[in-house]
Amino acid sequence: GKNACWVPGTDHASIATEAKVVRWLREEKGIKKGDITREKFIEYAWQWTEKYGGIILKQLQKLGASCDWKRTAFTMDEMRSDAVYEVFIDLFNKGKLYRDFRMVHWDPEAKTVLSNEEVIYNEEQATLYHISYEIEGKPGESVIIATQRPETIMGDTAVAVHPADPRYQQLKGKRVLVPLINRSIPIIYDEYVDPAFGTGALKVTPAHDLNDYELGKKHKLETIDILHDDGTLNDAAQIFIGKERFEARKLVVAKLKEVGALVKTEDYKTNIGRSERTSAVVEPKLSLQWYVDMKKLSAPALAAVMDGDIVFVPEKYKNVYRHWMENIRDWCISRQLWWGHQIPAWYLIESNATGSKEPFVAKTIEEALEIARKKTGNYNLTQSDLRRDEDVLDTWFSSWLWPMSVFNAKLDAGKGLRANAELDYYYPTSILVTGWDIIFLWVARMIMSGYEWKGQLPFKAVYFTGMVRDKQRRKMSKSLGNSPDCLKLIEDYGADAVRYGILASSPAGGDLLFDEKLCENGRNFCNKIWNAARLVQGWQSDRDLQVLPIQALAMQSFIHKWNKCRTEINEAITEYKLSEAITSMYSFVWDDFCSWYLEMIKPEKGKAISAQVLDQTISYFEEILSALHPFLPFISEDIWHQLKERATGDDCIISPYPGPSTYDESKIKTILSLQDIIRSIREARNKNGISMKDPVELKIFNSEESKTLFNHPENLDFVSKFCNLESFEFVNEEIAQSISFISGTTKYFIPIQNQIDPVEERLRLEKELAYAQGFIDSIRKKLDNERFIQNAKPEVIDSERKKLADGLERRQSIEASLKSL
RNA sequence: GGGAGUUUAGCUCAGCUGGUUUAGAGCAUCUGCCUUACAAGCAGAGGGUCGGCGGUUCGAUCCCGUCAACUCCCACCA
Repeated sequence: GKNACWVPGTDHASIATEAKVVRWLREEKGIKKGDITREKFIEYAWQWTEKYGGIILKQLQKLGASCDWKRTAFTMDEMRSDAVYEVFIDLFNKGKLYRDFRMVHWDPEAKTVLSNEEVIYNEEQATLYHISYEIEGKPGESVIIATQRPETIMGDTAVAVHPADPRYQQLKGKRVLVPLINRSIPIIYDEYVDPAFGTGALKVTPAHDLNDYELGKKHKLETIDILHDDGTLNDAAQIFIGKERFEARKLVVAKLKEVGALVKTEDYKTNIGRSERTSAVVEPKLSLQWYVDMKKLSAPALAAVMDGDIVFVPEKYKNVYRHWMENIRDWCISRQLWWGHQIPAWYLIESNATGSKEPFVAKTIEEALEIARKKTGNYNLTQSDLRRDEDVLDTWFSSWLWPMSVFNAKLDAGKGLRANAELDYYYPTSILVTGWDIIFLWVARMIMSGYEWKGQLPFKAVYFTGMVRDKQRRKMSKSLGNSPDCLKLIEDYGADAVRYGILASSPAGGDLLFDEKLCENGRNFCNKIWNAARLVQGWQSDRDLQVLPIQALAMQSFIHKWNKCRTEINEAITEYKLSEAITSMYSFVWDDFCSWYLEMIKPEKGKAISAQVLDQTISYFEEILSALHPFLPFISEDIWHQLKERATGDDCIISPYPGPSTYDESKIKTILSLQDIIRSIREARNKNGISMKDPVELKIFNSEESKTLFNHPENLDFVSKFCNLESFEFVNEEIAQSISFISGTTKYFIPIQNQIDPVEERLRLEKELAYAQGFIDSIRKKLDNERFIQNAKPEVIDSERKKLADGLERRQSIEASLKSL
C-alpha cells in the first residue's frame, strides 16, 4: 500500500572496466591503448559497457526484483555526470578539495593511484633477505641489513640504525656502498629504527616506502625512483633496466649471491597490500593527486549513525563505522585512467605563461578560461593556453551522490541543491541494502555527501546482507571462479527457488555459505505450494453440502494459527529478519496449511466439497499468496490468477499485505493437543507395525482433561479420521494387552492382538518414568526454595505449580502402567 | 599492535531485554509407506551435560569475568 521506489542502476567501475577494455582491445583487436586517442578509447569503453554493463540488471529482472525500471540510472549518464562535476567544483570552491604531492598507493597493472580503501591487505608468505653493505674505504667490513624487497636497493639513499644501538656506534660518520651498483650512501641514526628487528640496520629507500620517505625528508636524503609506472625498473636502477619488479627481485638476489653479499634468507609472514580490482601488489609511489578533505565532512555523518538516526543492521557495524570515521583520512580521488569523469580542472600550458600549476576548476573550458584570466590578470589568454587535467575521478566519487543523483538533483553554485519535487518526496530514502565490504567505500561516503549537499541523511536504515561464500568459506570472486551463475541457477531451479534459497539462509551481516542445496529446498517449497493449488482446484463444490464438523474445526483453528503466523512474519520483517519470516511461511504453508488444514477439509475421493468450505479455503490461500509474494513473486502471482477469474488489475503484487492480527492462544493449544494425540497414535502404529489400513480402537482414560477435549464431536472426528479409529471409549482402569501413551496428562490405550514384549515395555516405561521424575525434581527444586517463592513473579510461580501438578499426574500414569505390566 | 565478532544436534543456523512442560528448525541419518495434490513426496524416530572454568542470581544457553579455538576489520614496523 505504500509508494515504494526502488531505483536500479549501475556504476561505471572505472578501474575494472578500463582493465577489461584494454585487454579486449589488445586480445581481440590487436590495439594497444597507447596507440589510440582518448576519445577513441572511450568509444570502445562505451561499446563494452553497453554489451556487459546491463547483465546485472537482467539478472535482477530474472530474479523478479520489483524495481522502477524506467528510472534505471548509470553513473556516467548525463544527469549523474553533471552532479559529479557540480559537486567537484563546489568542494573546490569551499576549500574542501586540494592537490598534493605525497606517497600514494600505486597499482602498476592498472597504472593508476588507488585510495586507501581500495588496497586489500592480506598476510602472505615472504622472504626476508639479509644483505651486507660494505663500508666505504674499509674493504671486508660491512653492515648487514634485512629487507623484503632486494630489488629496491638500487634506490637506497641511506642505511639507518638506532642511535643507541651499541653494535653500530663505531659507524658514525661512515658511509656504505650499495651492493651491485657501488653507490656511496650515508649511515644515519634515527630512533625510528627498531634494534630488535632483523639486524637492527635498515636500508632507506625514500621513493619506494612511506616510512623511508618520511625518514628521507627528515634527514634530507635524496629520493631515487627506480620504477616505471608499470612496475618495471627504469634507468635510475642502473641494472636490470626494463625488468618487471618481481623478475628483478630474483635477478638481484641471484647477483647478490654471486658477489657474496647475500648473507642469509628467512621465511617471513607479512601483510601485502593488493589492488582490490587487479590484485596487483600495490607499490608506494610519490605523486601529485587530488584529495577530498574528509575531516571537513565527517562530523554530522558520524553523529547520525551514533545517535541512531541511521540504523545499521546488524548493529555491530556501528563500531566499525565509528572507528573509521574518527580516524578518517583524506580521500584520494584522482585516477590515471581514461574511463570515468575527467577532472574539471584546467592548467596553464607551462611554456606559455607563469609555469604555475594552479588549477582552474570549472564545468567548461570557457568558464575555466574566465577564471584563469581573472586569477592571472592576463586577459590575452585563450583556450589554447589551457590544458585539461588528464585524470578521471574515482568511481566512488560518483556513487557517493547516488541517493540524490538518482532523483536528478542539481546543484546551484553556492546555494546548495535546487528544489526538486521528486527529490523532496523520496529523500531521505528508507533503506539501503548492501554488503558490509563497501561500508567505507560507499555507505559512509553517501552519508557524508547527503549531509554536505542536502543537509540530511540519505537513508534511515542500512541493511548489510551476508557475504556469500563458498563451502570453503572463501569469498565469491571472479578470479577464483567460485561464483554461482545466477541465471544458470534460475534455469535449474526457478527464480523463486533461488530467491528462497538465498533469503532463507542469510541472516544480516554474517557469512552465507552458498550451497545449491538451498535452492533445491526452495524448489521443493514451490512445488509444494503448486501441488496444494492443484489439489484445491481439483475439488468440485456443492452449494447444498453442509460443513462437516472436522471442516469447521479446520477453518476455526486455521484462523488462529494463521493470525499468529502473520503476526510473527510482520514482526520479523519489521526487524529485518527476512530469513525468519520466510522460514515461518515455509513451516506454516507446509505443515499447518498442507499437512493439517488441507488434509482436514479434504473430501472423500470422488465426493464434492461444501462450497462454503471451498470458498473459504480459496480466500485463505489468497492471503497466504499475498504474504508469500515478496519472497516468491512468480509462483504466488501465477496461482493467484489460477484460483479464480479476476478483473484486470486484481493482481497479487498489489494485494494488501496481511498485517499482524489477533488470535486466541488457547484455540491453538487445543488443536496442538489433538495433533499430538494423532502423532502418538501414528507412532504407536509405526512401532508396532500396524498399517493405516487396519482400523484400531482407542480407549481414553477418563480425566478432566480428556473429557473437556473430547466433549466436542469435531475433535473426535479429527482424531478418528486421521488415525482410522474404529471405535473409541472412556475407561477408568488400565487396559491390559494394549499399547499405551500419554499425551498432555491423559493416558491413551490401543488394544492389540499380539503380546507386547514385557521386558521391552518395562524398559520403555522406566525410561519415561526417569524423564518424568527428572522433570518433577527440577521443578520441586525451585518450588521448595523459599527465596524463589519470595522473589519470582507470581505468574512464574503459578506456571511452575501447574507444571509440577502435570508432572505428578504423568508420573502416576506411568507408574500405573508399570504396575499393570 | 588496536578493535569487533563467533563458539548450541553430523552440517548450516534460530533461540528476539534470565523462568513458557529439564533446548528448536532445515539439511543429513534411520524406520515404515507408490495412502485418491505432491517419492522434489507422506508418516514417524534417533541425535545436544548450549566451547572450558569461575562468578552474579531463588533460577543462566541467555548477564559478568577468565581461558581456549576460529573469523573479520583497522594500523606505514624493514
